[in-house]
Amino acid sequence: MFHRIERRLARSVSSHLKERYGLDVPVVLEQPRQSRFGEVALPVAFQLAKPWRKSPRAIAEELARELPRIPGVASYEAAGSGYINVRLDRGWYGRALITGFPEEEEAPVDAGKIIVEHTNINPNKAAHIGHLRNAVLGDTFVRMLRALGRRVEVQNYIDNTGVQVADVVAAFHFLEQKSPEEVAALVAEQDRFDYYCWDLYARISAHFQGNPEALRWRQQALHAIESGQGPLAELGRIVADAVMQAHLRTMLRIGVQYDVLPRESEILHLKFWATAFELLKQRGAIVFETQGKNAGCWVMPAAAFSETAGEDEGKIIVRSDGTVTYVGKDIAYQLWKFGLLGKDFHYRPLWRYPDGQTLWVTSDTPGDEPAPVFGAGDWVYNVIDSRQSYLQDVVAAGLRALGFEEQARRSVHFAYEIVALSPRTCAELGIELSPEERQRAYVEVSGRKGLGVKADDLIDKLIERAHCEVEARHPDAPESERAEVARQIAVGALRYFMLKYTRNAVIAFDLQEALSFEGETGPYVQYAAVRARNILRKLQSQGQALPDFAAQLDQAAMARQLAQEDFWQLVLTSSKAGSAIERAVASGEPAHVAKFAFQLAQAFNNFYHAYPVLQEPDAERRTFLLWLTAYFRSELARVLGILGIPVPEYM
RNA sequence: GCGCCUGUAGCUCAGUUGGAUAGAGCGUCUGGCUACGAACCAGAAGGUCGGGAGUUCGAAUCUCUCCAGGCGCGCCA
Repeated sequence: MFHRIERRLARSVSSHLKERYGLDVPVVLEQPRQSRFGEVALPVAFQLAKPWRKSPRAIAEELARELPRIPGVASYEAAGSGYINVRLDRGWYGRALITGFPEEEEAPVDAGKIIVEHTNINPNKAAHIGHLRNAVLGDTFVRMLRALGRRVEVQNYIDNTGVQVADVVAAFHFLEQKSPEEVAALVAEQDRFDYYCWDLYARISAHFQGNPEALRWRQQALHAIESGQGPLAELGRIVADAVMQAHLRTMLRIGVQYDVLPRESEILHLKFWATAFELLKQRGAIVFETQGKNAGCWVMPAAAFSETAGEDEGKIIVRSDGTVTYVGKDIAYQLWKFGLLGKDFHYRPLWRYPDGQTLWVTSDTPGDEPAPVFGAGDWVYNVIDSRQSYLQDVVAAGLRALGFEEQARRSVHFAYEIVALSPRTCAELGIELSPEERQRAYVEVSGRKGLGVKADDLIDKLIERAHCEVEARHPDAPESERAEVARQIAVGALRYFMLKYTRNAVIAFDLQEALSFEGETGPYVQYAAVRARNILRKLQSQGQALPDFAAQLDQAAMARQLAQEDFWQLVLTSSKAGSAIERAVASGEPAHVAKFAFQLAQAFNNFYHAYPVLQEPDAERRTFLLWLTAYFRSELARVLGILGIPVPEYM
């Protein structure tokens, strides 16, 4: 609500300056440092002071007198050395929150399709905390976009034919000497096959370290997987499929769903790369090197993606043995995402999510069920950690070199920093550190070393902790209910933890901190929502219905109640959810929504403590407080929904 | 060597496009529950915004420079 009146105000001031003075300056709106200065501050007088050769204060006073009155604004006043402070009409504003804000003809939001690709875990081992950050960031960004009415498609790329899968295949075949049938049996009987692979991957990585000659196993497995023939290829299918499904289950635990899973095997089989290769050659985006260190390779010249790189620092796209690098395949995939490849996958439904949504996976043969149109986006966001920014630059440069300037501009690397482990947590997990590592603030996780915190382990621990708390507080509640509440609290704790940091902060993961439910945490925010609901529930359990707010709270009543500063501040904060979401989308920073949710929860907890709503003797005030509680609750629930955090029945 | 990122309270981090007296959580200390259930609330202490120079009416924010740390720069992904 607040962002609407802000927009209206900005438009009004801007058109006034234009009509009265012929000025076309951007109007900046600020939040005054202190609430007693009003709700919005305009520093525009400072900008005009120099050209007008007048003091900012004098300009502010002049403008404050002149600015046209608009509904909802009570006053403009010059303040300080030249601010114009704007006060809202509290009664009008409160009433508008009940009856709805008079809509104006807004420019329709760009209806383009946005593709967000996230998660993207190699299907050869269990997911770890780093993957959780990726998925939570991506999923929350998607929820934010959808909340603003944007059309979004969520993709999760499955690299099911890559080196990492080949390594685990080689481990099953050569180290463990297991047949595809035996591994398939293992998948069926193992509770957590992805955990088994986690250890196996660490084992074979160590084996490669000590026995470099064993690396030919990897080559053998890779070739078999690419050709699709023989027991190694069969193993590859079994492993990748089983681990991928484990990942999907893990992500579903924390509320993350996808629309489609594009797989590398189809990129290969459907000759996506061959098509992209032709395109790149035709348009001269890559060149064949006949001499120098890259002789025999197809290379993208460095000038395409870097201003400072030297002549011979091009990026190899096709190796001298004719095989394509990962970046090459990524360019083909990116072209498909924009609908520029001239080819499409076939699709088949893989899952039906509990909410009814269908999850599709690519296929190399036409399926029976008609699939939605995938790909062909107008914007593409790739959620990938910031270490890969160089490669993402190369992918965008590939599009540019093909003449797709606009699509290159609309290829966004949604980068974030890694999740590392705090030394304390390493010690708790029994991870031995070298003396150098112990000196550092954090230690990087490593799949190859099997060093890290598995996603499901963390979720299990969070549920266990939450369950203890719930049991202690609600000993009489049915166990099935408590289990559900514990799960929801765990999701809240995890998702909030992953979102409270801005993207380019390295998270030094600390188990104790992540397991904390106090202070700036998900459960704190959930608790505020539960408290609000408890008030309303208590009312009903006393046999009273919720008042008809629209009938009982007119503008005058709102003005009377909102004259109390505490109430006004809580209403105002509650109404700023839209601003927070818009700001978060504009900056690509989901943390802004998380921080807002926390601040809002804090404001309510403060109010909750100071004003016993149900004990309020004055009838109008009691009705108002109930409305305030209901309004806060629905706004917080909406924001939590965008963060993917459920509101438990009780806590 | 080149490129990108980071440096804000004891610790972990916010800080909108440059705006009024730099914020939060944790930790420390002091208070507050037969309750709309304290996963909470109130209060206190704690800051040369890495150093220096510059631009500006105004700088944590922009520019330059120095210092410290992280990451990237594979015919790996």
